[in-house]
Amino acid sequence: MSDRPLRLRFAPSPTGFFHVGGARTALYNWALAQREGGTFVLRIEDTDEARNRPEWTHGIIDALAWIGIAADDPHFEGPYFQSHFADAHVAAANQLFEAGLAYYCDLTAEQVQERAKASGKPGYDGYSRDRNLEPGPGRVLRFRVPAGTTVVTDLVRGEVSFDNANTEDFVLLRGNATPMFLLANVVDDVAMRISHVVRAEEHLPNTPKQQMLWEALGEEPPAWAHVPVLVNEQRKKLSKRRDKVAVEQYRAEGYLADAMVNYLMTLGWAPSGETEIVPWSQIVDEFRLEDVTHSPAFFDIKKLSAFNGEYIRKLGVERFIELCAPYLTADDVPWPREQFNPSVFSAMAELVQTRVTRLDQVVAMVDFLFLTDPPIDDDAFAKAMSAPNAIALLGEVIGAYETAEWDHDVLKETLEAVGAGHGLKPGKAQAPVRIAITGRSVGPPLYEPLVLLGREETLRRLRAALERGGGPAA
RNA sequence: GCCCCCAUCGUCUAGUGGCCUAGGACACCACCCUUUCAAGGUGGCGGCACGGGUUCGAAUCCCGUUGGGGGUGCCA
Repeated sequence: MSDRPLRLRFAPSPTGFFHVGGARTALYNWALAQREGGTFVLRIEDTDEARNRPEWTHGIIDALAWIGIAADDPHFEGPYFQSHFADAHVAAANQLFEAGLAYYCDLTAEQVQERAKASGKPGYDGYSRDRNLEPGPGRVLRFRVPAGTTVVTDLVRGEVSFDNANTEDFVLLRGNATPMFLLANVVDDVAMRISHVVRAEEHLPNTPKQQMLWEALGEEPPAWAHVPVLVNEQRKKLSKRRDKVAVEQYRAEGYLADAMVNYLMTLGWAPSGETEIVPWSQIVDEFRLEDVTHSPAFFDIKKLSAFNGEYIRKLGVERFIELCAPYLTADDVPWPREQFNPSVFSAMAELVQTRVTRLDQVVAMVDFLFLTDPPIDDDAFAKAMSAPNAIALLGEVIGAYETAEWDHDVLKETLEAVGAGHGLKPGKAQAPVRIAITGRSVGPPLYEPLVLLGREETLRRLRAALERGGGPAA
């Protein structure tokens, strides 16, 4: 730790989407920067030219903004691009070479491997340490790892010591003279006066190397903090291949940013008090690296959804309607787009709100209101219609609804009275009507939709169901 | 193989030697409420990996075992 001004950095490499693990790391950095009046530096590590596209950077900035890390916030600095500092990386490498702290080696990667295999010791064996090679094409610059022990002081893990004998003379500059990650990362952190490096645990094994680099460059190393990785159900690090890790995807499915942020923060840490659902302001007040757990955390979509459901329910109904709009007017809605009626949805919104845990679920919740003939779940239909008296009941309901006052309570009482006539409780009585109207056996409450659909449409669907169920044409 | 990290209910966690008969949340189960489904309410199930120490006292400290994870690139 040092007395330097608090400067944290988040340094993702652009890969086309924003990883939830990266989001959590960014949030940890952000919470600290906000409370301590520090600076959050965004640096895009785009040195791997093979995978690097400008639009991916926009994706990262956009995703960060979504979780509340806004580029126009005074605590935010950047983005910087690592590729722009290549000269500085090479200059630092030269400095190390001139000082005798690094040396060139002409062994190819294959040769290094062969030697390792032959000797039985893994890694590079220091073959060119004392050969005094000059720079040249194909020659890599390697760091001369000193003897001794490197002790990394980590804010979440305490002191971790590494025997330098286990650290090979790692590569600083490739054979084509371009800088490697370890070097570039340190040189940039030095240049940007980074005081705290808060990143995922997978970087812990790199840390002794980077700390040696800081020292070789004549700098006091930053405070380190390695937070546990996020894992899947198999307890493996979340991977792009097997797991759903893209923040953008969760966003598209209708997870609320606040819910995502809150949930992410509870992975490896917990706010005080009996509830985990807390506002960001409380998180900022309470979050401390020293309190971060030491073991990996399972990213549980079920729990995320529970958080999301809670956040959705807390929304004012107007806000809920607003947030649902994109899903209801998307290109892939199941109904003919011109049949969508916003005021009908608004009338239903409150009933829908307690029944979804993701915004994209609202579509299936109200589709029957905008579909001329909602698809009917065959099994559910068969089951509802095979109940004793179901057909008779449907016929009677049709008769009653032909003249009944078109009012929620009247509709309810009428249907229940017909049901009672057949010895059916309200729950049973509404089943055939529900399937006739919505095509499903479950859904939002029944009578509000009936009112919205109107007498004519309600009767049309009821008659169609009666016919389909084999009853007399009514 | 080697290096490093880690270990409390199924999961995320609270716990920093006595407030622990181990608390909360998600999930699950039951009941209540109820026009289905939710939501809400009440209750329940369920854990300190194991073995040794240290101590009057250990989930908390130490050692070992076992089990997990991460790293081991001229990737980042």
